[in-house]
Amino acid sequence: MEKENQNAILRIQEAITRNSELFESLAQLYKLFGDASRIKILVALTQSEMCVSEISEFLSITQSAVSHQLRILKSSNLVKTRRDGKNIYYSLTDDHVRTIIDCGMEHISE
Amino acid sequence: MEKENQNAILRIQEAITRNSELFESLAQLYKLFGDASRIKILVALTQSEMCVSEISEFLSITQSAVSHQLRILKSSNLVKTRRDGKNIYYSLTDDHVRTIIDCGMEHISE
DNA sequence: TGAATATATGAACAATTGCTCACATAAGGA
DNA sequence: TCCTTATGTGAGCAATTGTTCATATATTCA
Repeated sequence: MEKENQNAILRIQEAITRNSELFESLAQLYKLFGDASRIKILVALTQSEMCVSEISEFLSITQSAVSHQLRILKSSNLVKTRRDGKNIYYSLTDDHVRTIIDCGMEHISE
Repeated sequence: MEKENQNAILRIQEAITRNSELFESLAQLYKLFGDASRIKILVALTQSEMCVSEISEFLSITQSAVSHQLRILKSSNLVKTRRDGKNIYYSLTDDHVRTIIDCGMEHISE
């Protein structure tokens, strides 16, 4: 009985060690959602595409800071861009972002 | 038409500004999942309760580091504890953690 | 072409983070 | 009671992060 529990623990430990890299990327993904500015950007983009200046209007950070954050989100493939004249419009690459945010919201609202 | 889009953007900006604190806590929640050690701990606990020494066995960090991380997870109410003799067993407080992790995994596996 | 507007980028910096080390606390068994 | 084992805690430190500032690039328009 006690022995079986030990074996179960061993299997779990082994599985996690074996898939270490997978969990590293999972952490890397969640890190993207772990900043207030970035999550507000992502939430905004679940509603509509937006250009940089529109985003920096409601975040209390500079346009430069917004650009930096957008670069991070883009290089992680969470957002994509479309140029229209002088403006560059950002939007979500797929619906996963929306799902992940909803999932967290569920937890927040106990 | 263009005017309508502008109004939509305004409404989104306003909604995000108004709920700023909510998104701060959402970011705070995701920050907990944004570290490889912590997420491995959480994944392990989705499978079985575990004591500190069992956890530090498969993470390549000291027992002290594990304790520090567990304290963070506990003070955020993601995990709870149960003492059995010298050991303290950690487990998930509810199923939200599991759901959130699954949600991220879905994204990882494209 | 030159000015104006929108966005990107690099350097620098303060704040935060995750770890280790040393030590404290708590429980069990001789 | 003393020793051993399991866990918690605080200080200190290197690495990472998010921001600002200054400046570069790109596009439009006169």
